[in-house]
Order: sequence, then structure tokens, then C-alpha cells
Amino acid sequence: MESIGIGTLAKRAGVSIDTVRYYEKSGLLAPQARLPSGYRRYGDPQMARLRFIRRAQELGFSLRDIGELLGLSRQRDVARIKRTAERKLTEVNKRLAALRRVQQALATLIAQCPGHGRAAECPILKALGEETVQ
Amino acid sequence: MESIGIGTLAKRAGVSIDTVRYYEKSGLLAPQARLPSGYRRYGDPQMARLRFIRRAQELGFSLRDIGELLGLSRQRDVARIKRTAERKLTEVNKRLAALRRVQQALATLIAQCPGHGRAAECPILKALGEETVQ
DNA sequence: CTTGACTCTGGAGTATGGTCCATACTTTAG
DNA sequence: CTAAAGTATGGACCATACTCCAGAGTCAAG
Repeated sequence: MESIGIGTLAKRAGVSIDTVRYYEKSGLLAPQARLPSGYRRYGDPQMARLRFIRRAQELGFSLRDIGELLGLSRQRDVARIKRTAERKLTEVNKRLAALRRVQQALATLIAQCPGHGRAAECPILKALGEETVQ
Repeated sequence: MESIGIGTLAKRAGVSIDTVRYYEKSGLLAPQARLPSGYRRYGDPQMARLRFIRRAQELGFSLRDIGELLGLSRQRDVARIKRTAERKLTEVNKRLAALRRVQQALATLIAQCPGHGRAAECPILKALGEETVQ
């Protein structure tokens, strides 16, 4: 079974070594094993996990949220797994809806903007400022 | 013209007074006026702006991003306004796409989970972990 | 006019998510 | 075998976005 060191792992995932260690300290990513010297060794599952963490973060999930998501697979209580997943899905759906409104408002602004000439009343503040949340 | 104090503004927007002052210090929200005593007074436009800031934050925009969005309306250079808006739209679209993938993965997980019985291989890690970003 | 609620400023402190550093040991290429 | 590159630990430090506090002035009801 081939394994890689922390430097290679970090480089491949596009994060720093310190970040990998920080995730470990935060309980999100343990190495597959340690050499007798203490050097960390990682395999494909850790690579996938690290990439997952990064993607989830880009979407605005906190490390705590991510830990919860990752923890789903460790749980025995299937009902609880489902409930947690459903809670996250609700959250994601809300975010999607809100983001779609912003997308709409921005697209409208861009469509209305001639791209030259005098600065008209910018519609973005109005468009976004008057929306009701939820 | 009726105006309100910082306490009322904060309460109505669901933020703390300190947060309002912090936004002001960050250049995001100036009061409409000050009383001779130095007390801040706010009107409807400030209220709308504050709500906008909060919503944008919930979507994961940083205060710096939000300042940029708010700044769109102050700019004279129409071409630049448009370019900034387009950049933001691209960002938002990327986020939407990524979020949709997460939504799909979560929904699939939930659909596959019986909600009872033995803990099967949880599909979420695989489903999310193997996705390619972008 | 007093009293309690509100607000002012400036500055310190907090949580999150890293990032950097010193010192020391390990591994690897030549 | 040696030098360079990589890694270990512990702890200090950083940016963002607040949050709290002290000490002092202001406002509004009775």
C-alpha cells in the first residue's frame, strides 16, 4: 500500500503543511499511520477527505460543520445520521435560494448597465436591499 | 424626516450596537447624521443597507466583498462598475454550481438512508469526496 | 431636576482558521 | 558519510468580525 508524506499531501491538495496539521488538531484529518520517527503517512482516503474539507469550506461551511458532515459516516444511529443530513440539506437549500436571488439581482444589474456613458442610478442596492430574507 | 438611534436600528436589524459601530468603522455604514451631542441618527436607507450587509454576509461574502458591492453605486466609471459586477456574478455562479452539487449529494444520501436498521456504508463521503471542483 | 436608560470614545479581549518560527530529529541524494 | 530537504513539536502571531468594558456625557419620563 503506497502512502505519501505530509508535504506531498499538502501540495497535491493545494494547502500548506501547517493547514494539514491544523486540521488534524481540529479532529478532521488523522494520518493513516506514523513512521517510527513520528512522520505522518497518508493514503488515498485522507486525500479525498482533505479535498472534501476544502470544497465544503469554499461553500461556507465551518470546520465544525464539516466535522459534523464527516462524522455522519462514523455514527451508528441511522436515524440520527438521517436527521443531521436533513438539517444540513435545509441549510444548503436556504443558501441556494438566497444565492439565487443575489444572482438574479446581479444579472439584472449587468443587463441594465450599458457599460459606458453616464452613471445611472445603480439598481443593485435597491434590488438587493429590498429583498426579504426567507 | 423621522430618524432613529443606533439602539433602535440595531434592534430592528437583529444585530448589536457594537456591530453597527464596527460596520461604520469598516466604512460600510455611515449614519445619516449626528446630533450635536455626537449621537448617531439613521434613516430608512441605512436600515436597508444594514439588512443588505447581513444578507450578503450570510451568503459568505466578506465585509470587504460587501464594501465592493456597496461601492458599485458610488462609482462614476460605468465600465468599471460593470466589470466589478461581472466578477461578482462569476463568483456567485461558481458558488451556486458547487452548492448544487452538495445539495444533490446530500439529497441522494437522504434518499438512500432508510432512517433505521443497520448503519450501511454512508454514501456521503464518497459522493462528495469524489466530486471534481469546477 | 433627578434618575435610569442610552450613547459616546478608545481600547482590550474572543473565536475561528490559519501561518510562522525556533529548535531538533529524520530521510534521501550524491 | 554528509549535506540538503523534509518533518516533528510547541508556541507565538495574524486577519476577520465581532464583543465587552471603562469612564464620561446625553436624553426622556415623571
